[in-house]
Amino acid sequence: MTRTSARARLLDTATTLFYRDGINVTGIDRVIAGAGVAKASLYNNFSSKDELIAAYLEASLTRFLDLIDGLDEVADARERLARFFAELARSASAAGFSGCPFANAAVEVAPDSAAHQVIVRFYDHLARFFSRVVATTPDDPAVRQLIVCYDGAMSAAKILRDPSLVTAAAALAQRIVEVR
Amino acid sequence: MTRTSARARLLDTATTLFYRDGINVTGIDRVIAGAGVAKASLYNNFSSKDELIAAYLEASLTRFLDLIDGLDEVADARERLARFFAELARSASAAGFSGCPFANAAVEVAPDSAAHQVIVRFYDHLARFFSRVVATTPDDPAVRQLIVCYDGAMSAAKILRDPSLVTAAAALAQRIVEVR
DNA sequence: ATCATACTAGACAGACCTGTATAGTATGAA
DNA sequence: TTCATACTATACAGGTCTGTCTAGTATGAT
Repeated sequence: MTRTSARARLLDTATTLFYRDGINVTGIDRVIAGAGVAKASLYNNFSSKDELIAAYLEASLTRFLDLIDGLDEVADARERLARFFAELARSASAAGFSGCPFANAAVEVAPDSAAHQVIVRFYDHLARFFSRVVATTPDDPAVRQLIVCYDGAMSAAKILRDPSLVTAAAALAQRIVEVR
Repeated sequence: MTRTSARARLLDTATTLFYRDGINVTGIDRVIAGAGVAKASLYNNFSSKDELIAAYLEASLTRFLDLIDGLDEVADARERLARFFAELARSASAAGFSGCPFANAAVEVAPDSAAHQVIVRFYDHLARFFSRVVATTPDDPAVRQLIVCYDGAMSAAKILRDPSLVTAAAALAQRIVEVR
């Protein structure tokens, strides 16, 4: 009798370790030890480490989509953007913040891997969210600038361990939607 | 008689491979093979791989400082910023572009490593450069926003393989210095 | 009661990793 | 000529990596 499925615990541990320590320095053995699971259980649920990485990113993408789905309820565009960046600022201030899991993973995985396709899909959703906010097409310069704000905020806040970079980016993002 | 010193060739190869493929997936053996150098020569010049990584970042930092030293000659602030981002756009369009070497390395190296200290120093220089541009202190919100522009531009342009993100960021950066 | 399913435990192969050690070569200065 | 310096070449130790394999256990449905 397992409290939760081996697969769920593996994904949970992989999420913690891949995000916190990095993907390449986190060995399979540490994941299965953290999950309290046998190695065979990992390879019964995932065909390879690459697939586990892709599943980790897929789960992260699902959580992100849940966030923006909730935000799309908000009618006012500026308010929607403000709440989005407020959520980023909140997570950047939380213990264990380590930047954007997709941007981080992009440094570590091969450009042609399954994982990288999930990363690209994330940016596609991000662009579409921003394009709804500014009510234009995803290839509008304003959307690109908002992506720059997101990415820069997460990256810089992580490296310099300074959540105020997110609030600075939030103010910048507001300026993009205001002056249009 | 060596054409160039073993140390120089090692640093050169490490720069190419660490930047292009990533730090953790690039083994020592591939570096010495690329440099055409014996393993002992590596460990005569660098005490460990960590030190080679730090030296790689140090060399990258030196090149960056050369760039902004040249830009500081330019009197007009907007022109200086424009040239800075033009240079980023140029490199983002060049073959082999892979984002900011410091931001990339920050994902792969330990937060307490010698390499990470070089990364922090890079951001310090970046902040000081921007603070000279906008003629304020490095902790001014405008400086933070410019850092966000830099980081976001490099990260997003790399992941999405789209140099136009840099030009979008450049326009955004110009807006920061204009409206003050 | 039988039997598929999902799991645990752990040995193992084969590759790759960093770093050390040994032995020999070329150069250039004193 | 002697000798330090810098280098090449390569074997090796000890570890870690991913992934496979064998063997055994618990559960729950039929």
